[in-house]
Amino acid sequence: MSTSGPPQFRYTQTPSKVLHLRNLPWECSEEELVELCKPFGKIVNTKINVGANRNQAFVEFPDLNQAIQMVSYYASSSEPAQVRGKTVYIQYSNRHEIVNNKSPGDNPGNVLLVTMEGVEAGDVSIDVIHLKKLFCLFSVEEEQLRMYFRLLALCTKLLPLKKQLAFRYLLPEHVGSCNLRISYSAHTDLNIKFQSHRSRDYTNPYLPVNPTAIDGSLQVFSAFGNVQKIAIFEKNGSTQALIQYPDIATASVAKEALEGHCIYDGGYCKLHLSYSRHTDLNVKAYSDKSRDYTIPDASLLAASSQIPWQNHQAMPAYGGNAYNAPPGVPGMPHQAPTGQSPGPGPGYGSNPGSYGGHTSYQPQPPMHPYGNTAAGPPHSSPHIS
DNA sequence: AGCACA
Repeated sequence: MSTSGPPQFRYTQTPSKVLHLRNLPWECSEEELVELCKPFGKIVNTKINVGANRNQAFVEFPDLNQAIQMVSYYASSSEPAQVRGKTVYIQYSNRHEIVNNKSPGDNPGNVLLVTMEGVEAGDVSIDVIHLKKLFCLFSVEEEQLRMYFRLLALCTKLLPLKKQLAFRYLLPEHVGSCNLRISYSAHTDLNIKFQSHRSRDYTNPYLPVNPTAIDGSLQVFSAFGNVQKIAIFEKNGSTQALIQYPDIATASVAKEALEGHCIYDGGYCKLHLSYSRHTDLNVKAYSDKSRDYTIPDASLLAASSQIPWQNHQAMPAYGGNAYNAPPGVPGMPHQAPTGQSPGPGPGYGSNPGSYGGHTSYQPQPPMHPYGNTAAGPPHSSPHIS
């Protein structure tokens, strides 16, 4: 890790009547902000809850000199600027006006902005959280489901229990809690480039699949056994993949179980499986298009790019989806698939009581061919399918 | 503790 290069922050800033405040208490109110600044002049505009941690803000004075006064005062003061006892760092903003004081979240729109607290990017995928069904439960129309996610590292504010519980069992065990904060996005139509594990456009079946979908393939096929090698290639305008298992029995189970399935919910990326003539693939150890997991170094490399929850046992990673497999579904073994699991443990699927009493989340009739397991009694499985 | 919704 090099420490050279241009300094990330500039300490010689040109004065601006807009000030940038950081290290604020979480979700510091506008009133608190104004209280701090008003000795130096009237505050004509603010923008609060800025940044990933929502602990930054901008304030705008009508006059440049007032901003200079404030910065100078605290630069030489022995008492730092404080809000709720927390030292606040003040500097000139690199912009000269606050463009939009009104938080977009206040203006209703057809696109929602969902902030998940306490989860890291790798903990959540479009399949795990299963947006479509989850948000349908919140009366969001399918056309409105193209959304953004912002992931926050910190969890500080509790949402209503219902939303929290709705989310909890959809995430890996190591995520202690996850709160959702839902507001309106300023967008009216999201521009989704690829169908991927992080983005989905349900209105456009022709949208290409993310070229890095190889990791998604691994997830799917790992459910049936140790995937040794993968090669993905284009043929006649469609995508084909060779998936190598150690033995025919495993391949056979995977083939039977996955034939006709869609990798993505809603009928996207339908799979058709047949046996390849190959018995041992000769592929590049690690690339966008191919993997050889039998090579130790490459496996490490691959593991680092994999999604942590993919190896969790009985996780909805395989649930609530076209390849939904609640515990006990025949043909869908619930071992940690690749041996890279951080350790087995009971999945959320094994604890229906974890959202006990919450009746809004009854599983809907499944679209998977394994039988009717997911369509059991409402409380027999927390999967949304 | 570091600039505004990918």
